[in-house]
Amino acid sequence: MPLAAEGRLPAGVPRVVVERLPLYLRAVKGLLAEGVEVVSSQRLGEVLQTTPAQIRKDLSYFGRFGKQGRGYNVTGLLRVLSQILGLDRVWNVAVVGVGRLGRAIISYPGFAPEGFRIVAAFDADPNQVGQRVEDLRVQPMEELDATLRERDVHIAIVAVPASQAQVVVDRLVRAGIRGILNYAPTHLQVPPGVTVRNIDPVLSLQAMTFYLKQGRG
Amino acid sequence: MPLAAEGRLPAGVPRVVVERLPLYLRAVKGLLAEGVEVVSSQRLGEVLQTTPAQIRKDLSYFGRFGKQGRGYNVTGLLRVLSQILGLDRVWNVAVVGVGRLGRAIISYPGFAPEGFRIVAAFDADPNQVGQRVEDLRVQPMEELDATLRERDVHIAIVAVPASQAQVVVDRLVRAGIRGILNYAPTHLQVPPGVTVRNIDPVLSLQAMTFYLKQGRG
DNA sequence: GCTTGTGAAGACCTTCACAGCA
DNA sequence: TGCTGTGAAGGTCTTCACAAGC
Repeated sequence: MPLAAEGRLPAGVPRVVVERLPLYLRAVKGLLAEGVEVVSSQRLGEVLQTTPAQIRKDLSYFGRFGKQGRGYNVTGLLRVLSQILGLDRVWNVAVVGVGRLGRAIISYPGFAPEGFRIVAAFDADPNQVGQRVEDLRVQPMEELDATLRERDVHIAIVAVPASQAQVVVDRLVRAGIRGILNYAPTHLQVPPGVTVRNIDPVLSLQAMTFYLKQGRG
Repeated sequence: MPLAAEGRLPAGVPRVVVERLPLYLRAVKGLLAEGVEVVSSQRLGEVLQTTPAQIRKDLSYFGRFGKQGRGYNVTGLLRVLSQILGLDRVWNVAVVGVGRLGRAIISYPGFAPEGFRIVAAFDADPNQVGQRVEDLRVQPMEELDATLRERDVHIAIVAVPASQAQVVVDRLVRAGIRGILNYAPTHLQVPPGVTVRNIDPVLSLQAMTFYLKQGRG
């Protein structure tokens, strides 16, 4: 299996393809855990409920990782996908807002095994500052810039009320944050070069009810 | 403003359009709160950072809600969007899994104001059963079918470990659930007619790092 | 035999640009 | 004049189908 195109930035990769790569990675990890050593696009497609052609096409944007007549080496594919996604390293993450939601995020055990390490927590509320959440001390917003620099943080998780989200994000962007996972139910504006992803269960439910409504009368 | 096509099921509505309608609804609610009475697709596009043409096209799948030369009546658009999405009613929701995540979901104050009412909580763990979370009693899985029927529940939120998610979902589907909001980091299989939406912050972060990685070396 | 990688075809979605109307 | 609603054009993404290779 050839190496993934090192350092190359494949400009023409469709957004949707990038969205699917983490799903492929998760599936491949699962297969590896089952002891599977080689997987065809056919089989991967069954696991992921998608078409073999789509998987092959998606992977072909980055290189040629399979062997005709056999399929893909699971370990190799795992390594390649990690590398493409930039997951062959640890990413330090800061959480802003340590209310109920922020605390649940900090306590969520799913981040660390995937290489996302929460290394700082901030809150504007003086009553929260100084408290401990897991093994983090809640810091005041004044310490944001210095701490993000010191701890090499490039990703922030925003868990503040919607009304405060934009000012917090402006602050994070000025501090050099380049990726934001936004839990506040509001649309954020960021300059080019900063990536935002939103997590909003209400929006998900609202799109769902459209289809539920069709079902009956 | 004409009424939204009542009862009609617009078969040819693109998925992406349905995904955007909740965003439009949220923006329109915001405008209403600001006292805005009429809004053009131009202005809505600025608020949402999208094009006026896209908004007009999206809405045109469902009817003609605007007035030439003026724009859209905010109150009317709010009502129409609610109706299209099936949000002109209350939806009862059950939560399965009352670990840290499930409890955070039950305590999240964002659902009720949007018409999603959590009316039941279940857990397979006997130690959890009988406990109170907010004003709900945690029930054993044995009571699932009867309770969902009694309380007219059609949507479930799944907050169990990945390893148990599929069996829980099979159970929910058999009990007649038609919409599932899945927080477990795993791909779920459901029969046609059942809608699944996934909330997985790790997948979001993993797609994000692809772009962050491009930024520097 | 089986499976990849990929141009070409087709489906889907977005944007354009303007007729029609307030 | 200003803005909607919409066919048509343009762009993006998915699927097809097959040559190439194990």
